Amino acid sequence: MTTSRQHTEALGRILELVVVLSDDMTRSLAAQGLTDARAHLLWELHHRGPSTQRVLADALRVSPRNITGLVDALAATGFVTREPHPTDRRATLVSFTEHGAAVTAAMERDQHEFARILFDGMPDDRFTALVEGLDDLLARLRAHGVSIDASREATDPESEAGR
Amino acid sequence: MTTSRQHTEALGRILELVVVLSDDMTRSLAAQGLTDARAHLLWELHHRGPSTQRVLADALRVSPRNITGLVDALAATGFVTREPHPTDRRATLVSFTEHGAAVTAAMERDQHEFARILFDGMPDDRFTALVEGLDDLLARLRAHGVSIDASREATDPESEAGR
DNA sequence: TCATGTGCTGAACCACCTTCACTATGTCGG
DNA sequence: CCGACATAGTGAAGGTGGTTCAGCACATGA
Repeated sequence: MTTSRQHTEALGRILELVVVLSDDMTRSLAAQGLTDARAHLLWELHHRGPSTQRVLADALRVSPRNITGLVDALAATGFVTREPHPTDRRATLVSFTEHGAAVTAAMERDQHEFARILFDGMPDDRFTALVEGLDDLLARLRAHGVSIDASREATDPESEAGR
Repeated sequence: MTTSRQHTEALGRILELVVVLSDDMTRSLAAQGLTDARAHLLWELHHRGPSTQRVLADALRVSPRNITGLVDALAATGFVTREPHPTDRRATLVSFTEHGAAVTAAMERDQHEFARILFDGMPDDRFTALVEGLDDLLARLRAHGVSIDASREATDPESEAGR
């Protein structure tokens, strides 16, 4: 039986991993002239293709007003362009410039390289055990009502009843 | 031999865990009237006892100027107090109020409860494998020059030479 | 056509972080 | 003891990321 102390130490390791990973990503993003939020937007755009700001707002879980600002900045620095939506004259379509597409492709390459650093050469049994452990953690979080989507409706006090 | 695709998926799991964990923490902090940065400061204070702002700035890896603002906010909402340093008249000591100490103690209880949710009842072999896997990842990151402290000196182009 | 909903933006605001300049104090060598 | 230099904290100004509210332009359905 594992102890509470071991649990807390394991949580500490996860949090350290969180800090190291996000720091490193922020740094490599900054090297390309991007902030976290702007890179995140580019990433969505990469996976969805040209999108309206509304769609991006939902994807990034952020207010539409904020998307305006991010797109302003990305357009000013030449990563994306705004074009009128072909059928809905209210909406604008955000698309990559060539530069934006190139940078995003580089981001994807970096991601694979990063995964390689983390996992390449790791024994199969350890890799499998690690992934199973992570899935277990995610399942436990979900089982306790902790999930990404909870941030939307968790303001409702009723949803705390199940604790 | 594991594939590049599996690596990328595993990285995705870690990132999801990161998002879920930090979202959940931010939410429970907000419930106590705290933001991430302010809670982080309280946490440091909890582990160090009354500290000068300089010490807190180093601990949080943040400019001293920013500490002034955070302490201002925490003092205004009654979590901490500023007192003159007993021997160094340049410095001020930041200490908990009763309220601040109580809230921080609650944070610590929450952390243990959270670790319990994550790990309690997990089979010993899985728990051990997970911790070993996490340690492996941290070791790989450090081996590739990715570390918490790298954020300080990584602005030096020389240090990139080892890639 | 008229009412209502949707997409985006201006204005105003808060949190967090930075750098630069400045004051007040500590410290150390001559 | 004193001048030179270092250190602790803060004011001012500014960038980024986020919010809400109000308003305009357009879409849509009764």
